[in-house]
Amino acid sequence: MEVYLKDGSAIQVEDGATVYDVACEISKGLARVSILGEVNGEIVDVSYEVEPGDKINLLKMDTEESMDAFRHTSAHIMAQAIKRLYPGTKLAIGPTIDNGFYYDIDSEHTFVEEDLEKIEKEMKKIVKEKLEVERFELPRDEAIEFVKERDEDYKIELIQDLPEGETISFYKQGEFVDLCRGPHIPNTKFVKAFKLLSVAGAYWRGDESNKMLQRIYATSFPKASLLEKHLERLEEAKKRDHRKIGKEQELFALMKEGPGFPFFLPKGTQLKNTLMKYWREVHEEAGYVEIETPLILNRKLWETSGHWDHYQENMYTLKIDEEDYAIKPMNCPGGMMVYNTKLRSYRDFPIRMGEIGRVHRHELSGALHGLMRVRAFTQDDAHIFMLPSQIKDEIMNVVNLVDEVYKTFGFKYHIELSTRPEKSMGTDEEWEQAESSLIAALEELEVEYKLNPADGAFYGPKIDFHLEDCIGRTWQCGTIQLDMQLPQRFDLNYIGEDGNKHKPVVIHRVVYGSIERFIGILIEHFAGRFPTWLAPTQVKFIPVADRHIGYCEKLKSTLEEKDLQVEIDGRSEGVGYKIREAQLEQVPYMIIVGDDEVEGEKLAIRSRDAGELGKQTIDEFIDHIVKEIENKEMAVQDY
RNA sequence: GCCGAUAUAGCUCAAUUGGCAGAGCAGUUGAAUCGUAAUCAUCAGGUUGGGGGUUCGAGUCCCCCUAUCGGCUCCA
Repeated sequence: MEVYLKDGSAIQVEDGATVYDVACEISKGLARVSILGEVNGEIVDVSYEVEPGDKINLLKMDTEESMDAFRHTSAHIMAQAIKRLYPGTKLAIGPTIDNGFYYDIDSEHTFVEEDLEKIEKEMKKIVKEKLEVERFELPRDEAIEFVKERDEDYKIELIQDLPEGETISFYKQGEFVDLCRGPHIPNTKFVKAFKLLSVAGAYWRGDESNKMLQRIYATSFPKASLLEKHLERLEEAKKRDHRKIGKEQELFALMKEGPGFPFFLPKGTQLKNTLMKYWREVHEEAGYVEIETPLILNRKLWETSGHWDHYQENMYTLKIDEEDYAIKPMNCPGGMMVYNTKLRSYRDFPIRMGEIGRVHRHELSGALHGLMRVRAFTQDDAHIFMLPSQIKDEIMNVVNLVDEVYKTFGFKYHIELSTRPEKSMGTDEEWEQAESSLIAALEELEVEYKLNPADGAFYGPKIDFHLEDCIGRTWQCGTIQLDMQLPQRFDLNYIGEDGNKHKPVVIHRVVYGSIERFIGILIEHFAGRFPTWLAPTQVKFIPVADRHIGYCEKLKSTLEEKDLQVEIDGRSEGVGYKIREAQLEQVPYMIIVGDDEVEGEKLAIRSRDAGELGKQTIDEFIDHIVKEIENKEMAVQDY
């Protein structure tokens, strides 16, 4: 029969030939490295039997699809090793994830770190055995019978959930068989480098009412050098951990007296203030006004907003004069109250009302994580009140504002759109209208976005901004939420052109999201090496001997007049020692002051990033650093 | 909240089978007053996260609590 290759050329193969046979027709070498096939656009095993007229492409290890199949086979090898070592173990699911894979298992044995090495050893054996990975299919009844015989309770459930007509496929390697859609790579021998990383608990099917299984995380690569590189990246991420750097640089502290309630130390507070100052500048420029609303408000308000019914388990409540109050978990209701303090006209719109507001939410103790997940955080909130005809423009304004801010920090990002969740308020019609106006704005802006069905807030659909830091991890920060509930609940009105009352449209949005989380992300993004405009200490004076301290103090005041953050290291230590400490602290500029400087006109400047910069006058230095700060320059290189 | 692990000086970490709680850094005091990534000496620093138990004796073994770490769930 005749089949076609990706370049369109035809090739003759025997009836019943597989993808592998096709590869052999071309060359033995190609057959050896082809681990998957693509037949008429569908990814298949190399053992897949081709049919006349099929269009065939051969995939080597270098494609995304190959890596996925490779990791999937790796997961099977791990499961096989576990079954060999701990025979009673039941398998749940074993998918691939970014940079690796995991397998959820149910076992009498509680797995600990030391077991991972044992499993790795067994996996090495399986790889050495060069087991062929074979696919077979069974009719539904037989498939269920098949897994029942093997006591794989979770697999029974999985098969039962597959749609009636679906073919049920299994993959077999040596004595090991697993229910699996595939595709897989043809032999265990390809899995050259792998590492089991951690054990964790995970609910069966992610539902907390189900049994908790044990999950083993791992990663694998076709080459040892790639695994090495990946492990180095993990190390690098560990080095950047904001909790570690936050402690070293004295930015913030977490104490057991306030789990999830971070303390900001002087330097962290300085950083936070710089971020807020920048925020206020951009928002003033963009036509926002700023308000401040109370932390504690009466239950009646939360009933009006819907939080009392929908969010109570996350709110801290208290009694004041026998009445129920709650600490705000969100700023919106306060903002609505401010809107309602007077009668509004359509001529006032859009009203862009910002609030840097501290909110408190009771998060599960196990969810807390440094500054990334806390129980008290500061949202850089704003509500925009407007006419329906202004929605598109306003959303575009916000998207552009977010873009400007993120670019200032050197972040890449992507956008996601989330639609109506199951637990929500409002009518189908309102949701339809809200969702379509967000989509319209995004399309008008011609930005790409990913759709997250049913992941919106209970009061409206949202656009989320996901930051990508310099080592490729993503964090959700900014959001824009269209809110068609609050105007009704709070009975917001404006007088329209026609002299009648109407309901305004409200956008609820944040740029940083949580300033605390944003700081955590910044710390890891810059690895503590903040650009000068963000650095809590921007200049450090290093007197050579005690007699130079007085001159340093004079210079310090000069710099402070320019709003620079300056310190003097006046300890009786060597210059080398003080420079070392300032470098480790990541202070952008050091000024060494000895007899030469006191007597001469010029100063000896050292840059954290570029080393010694040579001599310059104080005015030259001020000029340079002030410009650098004003321009919010990212990295200090030359000068 | 759930599964698992961990908790020793301000920080990073030692302490054999249960047998005198220790080091480096930071800090104090003193000497030295030094020119671009660690000067020398000195002193001090602890109810071993908290509570209970076993034991002649507990940092070490057992139980409870708290916090933290890796995840799940949730989320900015």
